[in-house]
Amino acid sequence: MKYEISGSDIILYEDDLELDDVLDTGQAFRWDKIGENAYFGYCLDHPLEISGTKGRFVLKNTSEEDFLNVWAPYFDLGTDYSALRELYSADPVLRAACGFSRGIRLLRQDGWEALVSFIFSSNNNITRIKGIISRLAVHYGHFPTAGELCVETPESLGYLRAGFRAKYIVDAAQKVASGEVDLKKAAELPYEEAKAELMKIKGVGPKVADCVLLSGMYRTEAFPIDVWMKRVMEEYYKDGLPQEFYGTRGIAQLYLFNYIRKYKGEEK
DNA sequence: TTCCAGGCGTATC
DNA sequence: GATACGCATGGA
Repeated sequence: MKYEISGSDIILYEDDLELDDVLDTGQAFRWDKIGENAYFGYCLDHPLEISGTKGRFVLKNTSEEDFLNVWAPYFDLGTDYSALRELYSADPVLRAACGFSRGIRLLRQDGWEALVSFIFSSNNNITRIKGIISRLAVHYGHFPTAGELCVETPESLGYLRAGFRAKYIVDAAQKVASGEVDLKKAAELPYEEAKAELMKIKGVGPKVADCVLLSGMYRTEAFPIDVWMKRVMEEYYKDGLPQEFYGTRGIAQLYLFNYIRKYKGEEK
């Protein structure tokens, strides 16, 4: 991890990163594009303006402490994505996907934030998901905790315009606040048990649970299958993804998802 | 107007 | 366990 301090900014040097690939591909929903290769957004309640491309990035108004404690982990800067792509390149389809978007990384998001975000993602589009989450955070002045949300009702959350998902958020908040679902514990459980734990929450099925495990708990063996990934599996992996990728197949999914959605999506 | 969006819960077989 | 259907909302 290479960086330097420049006044009140941090300059980050990282070849395996493009902001469009990580902040605007449906991994996180709290980032707004404010210019060419420039974004403003949040990790929980930490705001950041970041810009850059091709190996050099500026994190505006960021202390070294915040960089090391919040943003370096968030952008998973301790992981060598060149090495991962090298591993994946043993497979021809993955090699193409890795070549298509080399700036992809897995963001290490907060578990609760990811849970709320992906519950809202169900049968929804990214623009609306972002709108709902933005209204939620603006309403509270910060990203609300489970304790704050557990006293809400679908009616009191009407301002979110979240539709049928509002009742799922209330259920999630109640189960997390009461301890019936323990996110910290779930993060340590074996994969299948962790997934089952999350699925105790209404509105959390296999796909949302995998997204929370992957994006919110850095469980890289979680492999979310949505309509796009179903298409990838049917077209290229009829016999399943090669077993050798199991431990990090969630990161492979990011490359495949972006590839099929952008590349194939433009065909029709 | 109709269809669709990174699914899920429920009913039915 | 597999399959069909409704679901809130808003943009295309």
